Amino acid sequence: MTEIRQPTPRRGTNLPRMGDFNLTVILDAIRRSSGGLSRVELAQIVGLSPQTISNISRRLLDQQLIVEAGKEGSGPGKPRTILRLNPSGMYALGVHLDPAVITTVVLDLVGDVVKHSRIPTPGGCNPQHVIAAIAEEIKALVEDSGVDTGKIAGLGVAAPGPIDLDQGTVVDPPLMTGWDRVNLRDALADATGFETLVDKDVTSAAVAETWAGGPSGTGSFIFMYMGTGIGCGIVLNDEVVRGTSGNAGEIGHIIVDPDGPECDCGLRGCVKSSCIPQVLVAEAEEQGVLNGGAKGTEGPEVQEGFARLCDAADAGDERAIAIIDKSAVLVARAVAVVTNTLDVERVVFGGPFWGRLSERYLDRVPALLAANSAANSIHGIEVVGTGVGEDVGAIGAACLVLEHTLAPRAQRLLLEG
Amino acid sequence: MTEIRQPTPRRGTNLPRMGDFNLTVILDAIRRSSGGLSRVELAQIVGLSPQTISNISRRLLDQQLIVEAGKEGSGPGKPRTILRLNPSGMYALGVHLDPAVITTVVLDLVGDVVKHSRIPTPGGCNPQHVIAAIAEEIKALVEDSGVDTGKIAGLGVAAPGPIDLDQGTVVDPPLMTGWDRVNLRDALADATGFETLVDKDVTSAAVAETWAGGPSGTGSFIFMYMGTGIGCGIVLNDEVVRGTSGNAGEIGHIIVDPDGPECDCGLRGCVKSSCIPQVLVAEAEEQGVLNGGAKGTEGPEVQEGFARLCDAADAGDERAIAIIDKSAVLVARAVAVVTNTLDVERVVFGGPFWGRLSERYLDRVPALLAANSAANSIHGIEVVGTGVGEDVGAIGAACLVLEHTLAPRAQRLLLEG
DNA sequence: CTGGCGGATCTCAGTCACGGAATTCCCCTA
DNA sequence: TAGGGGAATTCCGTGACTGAGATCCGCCAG
Repeated sequence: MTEIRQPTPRRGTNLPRMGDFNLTVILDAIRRSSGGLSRVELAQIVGLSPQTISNISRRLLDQQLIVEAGKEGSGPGKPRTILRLNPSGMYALGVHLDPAVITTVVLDLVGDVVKHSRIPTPGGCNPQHVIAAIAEEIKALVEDSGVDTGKIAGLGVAAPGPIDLDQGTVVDPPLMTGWDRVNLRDALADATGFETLVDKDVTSAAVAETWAGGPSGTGSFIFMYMGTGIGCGIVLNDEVVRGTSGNAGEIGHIIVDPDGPECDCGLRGCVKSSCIPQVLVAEAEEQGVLNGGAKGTEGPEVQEGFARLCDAADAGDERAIAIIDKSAVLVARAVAVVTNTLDVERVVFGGPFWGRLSERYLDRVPALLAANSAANSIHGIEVVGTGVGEDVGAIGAACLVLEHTLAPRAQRLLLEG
Repeated sequence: MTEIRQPTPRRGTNLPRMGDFNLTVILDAIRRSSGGLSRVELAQIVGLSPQTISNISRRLLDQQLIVEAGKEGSGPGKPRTILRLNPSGMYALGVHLDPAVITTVVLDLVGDVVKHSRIPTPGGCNPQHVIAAIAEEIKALVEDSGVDTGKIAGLGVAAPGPIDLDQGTVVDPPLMTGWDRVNLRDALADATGFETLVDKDVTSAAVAETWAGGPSGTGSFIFMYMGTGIGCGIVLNDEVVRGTSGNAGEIGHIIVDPDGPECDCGLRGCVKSSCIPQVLVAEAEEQGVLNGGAKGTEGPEVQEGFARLCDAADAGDERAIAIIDKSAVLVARAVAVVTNTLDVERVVFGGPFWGRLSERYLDRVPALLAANSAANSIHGIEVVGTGVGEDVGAIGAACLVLEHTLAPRAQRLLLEG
């Protein structure tokens, strides 16, 4: 029981902020529509008057964030002018910093990858070297892409947790020795000259889903990130939940198997000790499912072992199938804990290891989840795979910037301190 | 994998809404200050200009929501006029519907209980009878309190989950047979004539904390409600999290004891099968800790047994102490799951069974929580007991109305559909 | 006792975003 | 080619916040 922190008071709002907010609302509506929207449709959707829509559209057109894209007229009357996002109206850079690999992307306004690269994380994990390598990679990528630097809104970085969001630092993540309280934000801002945002990888993935994931990125959902570890990103009512220090989504110690293996926390059957890829691979090795190939449970070997485990399952190996199916049961339990706590409407799966699991998981998880859902009699919970692909981390990092700049967050309305 | 719901689009905002919002912001600032605030202080806190504060203050004074309460001048210059909440400026009614007891309160604007009553829930739990009894009780309470009906903003109802927030219905809660999809909201609105809001008991408790709990009700926290069952209310950045259907906070099936007793969900050691009062009492009976008195694990007997268990612990009975201490360990594990998932800054305990547990829990939980907190190296997590007392449920229900009417929710800014 | 001073609050315009009504624009139909 | 209907724009009005200056109100020095 420590002393209670001085609360940050809620602040008021004023006219200019209202205008900016409405602009982002309209941009958001256009972004979320499949084929663009006309001004009348916008008025109907966002609830503002047609004149206001007209004015804001003009501002958006001036800023080149949207373009008029043809007309659409069926019956009599003046045909509607369709407004669409202008993909090249803004760009964002994203970096996914992973213990093993650094992925970098240039994203355009609609969330499409313009250019991407992947390099192994420089050996030794020395922060200085890694930061220098990232800065260089970004410089090369920007030049390669031919994008006007002036249109790049900033750089987003997705880092493994824990992080300190206020400081922009990475706080001693597992598998990255020497990274205790490294100020990634300031270091990269200095090195690249771009405004930089740092966030946790799972949160970034969730942001990627809201920005580039289509309808599955709306409303309230959790993003289950299947990576070296398992974590989740949380979005409630279209706004990302980051938590006090940016560390929301730590679900590694949810107990999912009372009969499971011991965990470093002293209990048994936690997520991180019973269903992360490394554990599945170890289990498979022990059972002799993986004949041949490199053994080991570090970095790349896990990926390889995991791929062979999935191959075996696809080839019909009962033991391999059992391992994966069991992991689906366990993951579903963890998901149920979170969905029962937050009462969300959807679970989106993704992350580097998701691709190989998707078919079996999508087969099993929905029923398991429904069986354990407290609100099951009121509403079902959708279970879907992300459409964003393997690079969610880096794409999400870039989306952090877009979200920060353009999303209609309530925060945007409030006066600053 | 069901089809994806049509997302509710985010809506714009306009001038009148902005004004109303700022009014609630100012009211909120005054409410949260200990001894009232002057106009200049308000300007500083909420970030609006002094003139705007002046204008809004006038509106608030006209509405009698605030009063000028003396002056405060130390040095030279015109002394500041202190603005305070006017307790009798608005009232709200709250009902806590529990399987065993119905608590009703009249709350004033500052969150003080003006009048309260408690009756046993009419036998048989027949919804019609219960609703009629509540309506009658409310009528009597309002008359008794002598409060001007015109100043009563509405009626809040805290019900055990699950609920359907959109419908205002209670959906088959445990221990209340015959209550499947009973529309409490419409029934009570009809019967009493007051605008009625229905919410889950744990959510109401969390709202009570934000409204009447002082500094521990600010920012991001979870409210651990220790009642017949254990649930939690969630508040993130000063806004209550209700979930898609109002059922957020269902933590009964978080596994906290891999060696615990079997649960109806098929697993072992869930919260609801290992640390709710009923289980503790049963355990105590089994061990012969509770000599004499009524036995049983239904309704009032649990309360009685629980009281005797606590008496025994207070008297130094090692077995009783062990039972309660173990429950603290288990509850702390559940709390850790939620705080790690949401990265909140505070845990507030409360509810009918909290009083007797508080001393031992406050002794043990903070350390246990810190040991299991993922973000422990970045920030600690405060653990406090609520100041709201045993009637949190009913008080929270009334606070639902106040919150709905007066809290600066972002939602208030957005245009309606 | 009185004028000066400093700070709080109010008055009075001024600015700007949204809203309503009327107008213009544009394509389809007859 | 004229008429019609729906989309988008123009023009003006309203209202909320802002800035500058005026006013109010006690303390303090003379």
